[in-house]
Amino acid sequence: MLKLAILGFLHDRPLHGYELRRHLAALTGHVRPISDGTLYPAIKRLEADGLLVRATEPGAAAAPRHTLRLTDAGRAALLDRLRAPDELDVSDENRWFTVLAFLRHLDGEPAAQATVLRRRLAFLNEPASFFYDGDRPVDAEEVADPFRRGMLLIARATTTAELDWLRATLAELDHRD
Amino acid sequence: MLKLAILGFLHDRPLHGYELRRHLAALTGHVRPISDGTLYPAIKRLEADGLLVRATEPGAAAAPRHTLRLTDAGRAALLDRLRAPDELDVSDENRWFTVLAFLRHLDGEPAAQATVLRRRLAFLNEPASFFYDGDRPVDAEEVADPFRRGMLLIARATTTAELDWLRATLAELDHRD
DNA sequence: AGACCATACCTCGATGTCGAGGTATAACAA
DNA sequence: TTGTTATACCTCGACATCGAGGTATGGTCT
Repeated sequence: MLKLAILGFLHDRPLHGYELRRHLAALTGHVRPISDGTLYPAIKRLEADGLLVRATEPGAAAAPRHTLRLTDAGRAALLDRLRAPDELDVSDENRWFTVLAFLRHLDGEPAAQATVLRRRLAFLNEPASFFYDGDRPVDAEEVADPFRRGMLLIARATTTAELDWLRATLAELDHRD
Repeated sequence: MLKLAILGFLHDRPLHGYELRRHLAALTGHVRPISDGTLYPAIKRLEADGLLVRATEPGAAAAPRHTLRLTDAGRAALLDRLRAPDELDVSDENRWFTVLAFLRHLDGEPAAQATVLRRRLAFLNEPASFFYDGDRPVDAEEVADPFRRGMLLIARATTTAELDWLRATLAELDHRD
């Protein structure tokens, strides 16, 4: 997820680590902050894999900074990942939102974008609950516990909103295609 | 989060690992499945910490099973964690839902339950977006990118639903107190 | 009898993440 | 001048997690 986000931000324009950190903090930091000890090793891994290059520049306001720039391989890796996100990217909301944040990078490929959205649609249409009575998903209305009922109500509202948006956006993409 | 969920399920009644696995799969597995290689070491850690004990029984249908039972320390640890969840438990939706799933275990303490809900309320009331224009959170309506606009719309729907539920439930808890 | 599946638990290496620490520079206030 | 804050990057140990593998038993189907 971090890898995807880094590649996604760098696709727009080169950034140095500190800027990247602030972008990431805005995107996911409210919910789950990422630490330096996570970010910098991740950058190094991407560099080692040849997905980005670093250019050291004299620091504008402080220490020398390393401007990060995607390579062609990095750009390709990002687009591949966006075209074919793995199951966790589709099911886990944090990861899914990261995919959404950068899906516009598949600009000229509305059909590819639609395919990704359709995978999310399929996921949301699977009958699922947090609690089961045997094999049957339990409905919000049957739950006496107010906290568990809350979970189900909130999840339902989210799913409804997302399905509405998915269907509208898919219609638009199919039209453009 | 896994620790919290294990303690939470065992608070209801003793379970063996396999049953626990199925409960966990229902709660979070749809979104993010947990593997054996995660669960069993986690159980061992909890045992080493004295939070649960294992009793080996001849297997009903197969291999001998280890029935897991919370100790008093385990029960206390669960209730402490529920009374004072850390920031990540409050901000990350997956973790927050795990807290909600077991918050009823603070049965006789409606004020403690309300305190936890109020922390989530405070978190949701902070102005936040995924994207910023300088320091100002960007609104869904300003975003041209349909995917990013979707993120903001969905997040808004979730927040609205959750705020409604939070306020209603807090009113009830305050009344009971 | 043999194949297969569900139950039930475990190990281990690879990897990712956290958090606490460290090193600098530049700007600005007390 | 000292302290503080923001910028900017890095290391390292501890730990959690994943995934792929393994070991067993008992039941069902053919």
